[in-house]
Amino acid sequence: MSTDNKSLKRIIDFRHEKLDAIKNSGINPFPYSFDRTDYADDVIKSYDPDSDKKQVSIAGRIVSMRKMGKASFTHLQDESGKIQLYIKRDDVGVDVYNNLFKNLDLGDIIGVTGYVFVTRTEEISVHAEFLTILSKNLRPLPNLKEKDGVAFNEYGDKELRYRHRYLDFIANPQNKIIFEQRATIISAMRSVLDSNGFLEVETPILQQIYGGASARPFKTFHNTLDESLYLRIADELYLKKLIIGGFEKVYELAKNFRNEGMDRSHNPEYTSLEFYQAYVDVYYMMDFTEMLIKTIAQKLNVDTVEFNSFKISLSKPFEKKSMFELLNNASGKSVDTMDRLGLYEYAKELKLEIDKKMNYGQLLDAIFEHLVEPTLINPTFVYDYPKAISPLAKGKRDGNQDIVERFELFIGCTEFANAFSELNDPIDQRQRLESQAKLREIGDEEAQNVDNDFIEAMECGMPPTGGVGIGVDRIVMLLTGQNSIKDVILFPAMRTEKEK
RNA sequence: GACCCAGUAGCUCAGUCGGUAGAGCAACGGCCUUUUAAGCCGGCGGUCGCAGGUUCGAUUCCUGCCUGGGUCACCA
Repeated sequence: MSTDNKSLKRIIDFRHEKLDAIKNSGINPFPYSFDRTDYADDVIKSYDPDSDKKQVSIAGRIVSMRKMGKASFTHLQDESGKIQLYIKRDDVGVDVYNNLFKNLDLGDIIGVTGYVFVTRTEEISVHAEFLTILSKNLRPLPNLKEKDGVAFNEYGDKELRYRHRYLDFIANPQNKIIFEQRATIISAMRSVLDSNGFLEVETPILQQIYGGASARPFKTFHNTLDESLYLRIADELYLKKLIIGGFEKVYELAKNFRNEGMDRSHNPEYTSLEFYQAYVDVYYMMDFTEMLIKTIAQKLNVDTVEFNSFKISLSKPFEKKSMFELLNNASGKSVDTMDRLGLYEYAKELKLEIDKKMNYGQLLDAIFEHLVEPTLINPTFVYDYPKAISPLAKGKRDGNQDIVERFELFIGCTEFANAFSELNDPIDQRQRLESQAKLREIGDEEAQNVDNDFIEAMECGMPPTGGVGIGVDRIVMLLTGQNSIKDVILFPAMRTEKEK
């Protein structure tokens, strides 16, 4: 009963034999460095027919091989791109050609020194004069055959690409661009915040009481403390403690962890940007958020994006609409005058999945999601949210008991940001969290906890504050035109692969 | 969590209206000193995702499960 893959095992065996052959000829197949001075792409771009035979030294992975007995062509791939090598026995030496080159495989990493020339078929190439191995490949790579940048056997299986991301980047180097852009986006976020006087901070990921959002957590255990800890679902409460402590502008690029469903816009660990500023309100933050997103888009030279099959302009002014204005328009009814029972009846009329326990805010939210969200294609700040679903936001300044100062930013029918005029009245805050706790008691697993530490901090005096949370992965999706969060996360969460 | 689709060689795929499978690439041997999806010749490589059921016989039909993708629900 053998579960060996004979074909694969045989290929690997041959590679080991070649590795041994290289070692036996006195060459270290895994040396320590190589004096690389040139990149493939630069060599091609800077080629000058008048200064033929320019000396270059390049290093990279062998991605194609055409052996013709005593001379061969291969393509070398480095970070910048690909370049063809011409390796002639009489020029690299009979020993190197027979003992080293003949034992090289697709996927090996080599270093080459030689001169630039143009082949008969007019491809700028490097004529090798010195060849060395830098690392041996022992496992076959995906099929890398391509012509004019188009793969013939595309390595496109998503499961394989995500599980073996390195193979994805070797076979589909263009996919690296998304992650270069991701880095640019995050760097631009930092740059905007830093230059506006925000301090970047780091707050605990392991927390005794999780809070700051409505979500189910991951639970873990600390042996020495002998207590259960949670992986944070948000960093909000800690950042507010810093505002209380006198840091007036803070931000954190935080990995959050939520024990919920996974789909094309949710990964169990994801990156959020939260920033808080003392003495401003949610409306100030609205303008700041718009500026932040537009600045990032400009940095990427993105003006119009295609997202969720919508074409969206990011340079025009973002719209600002109140939730009720949108609801009344979409429904043709006066949703703003409905009470809880009225909303309940209307939700039933719309055939929404609701249950009798839902409060005013939850019903309003359900109706909003159904009627309005699908219409929010152009960037739109939606403000005036129900208090019942916003336990950390300050009540509206006009005295309306059911509404808080909060906005969410929607682009392409997807939520990108969530912000409040932060609640800074500790008495009100305790009541709000206590009513959340009651929801937990009747089975709402996502309702928030009473965090006495947080309330105690607020009792020491918290300035009026504006706070914003932005889904970084989603921003990357938007700006790079990706429709799956897995395509903007290097190593997305996957179920453990069964033993084969 | 619900529904739909997919899983065949290392990779990309075909195929079998039920009689245990083919191709290209890769890999292996041979020829080839400007090729480029190099070419030519030769020989390999698979318990057809897993487990049951029906059947004389299952990779194919049925059921369950696993993994992934997609849609929906919840959330960011």
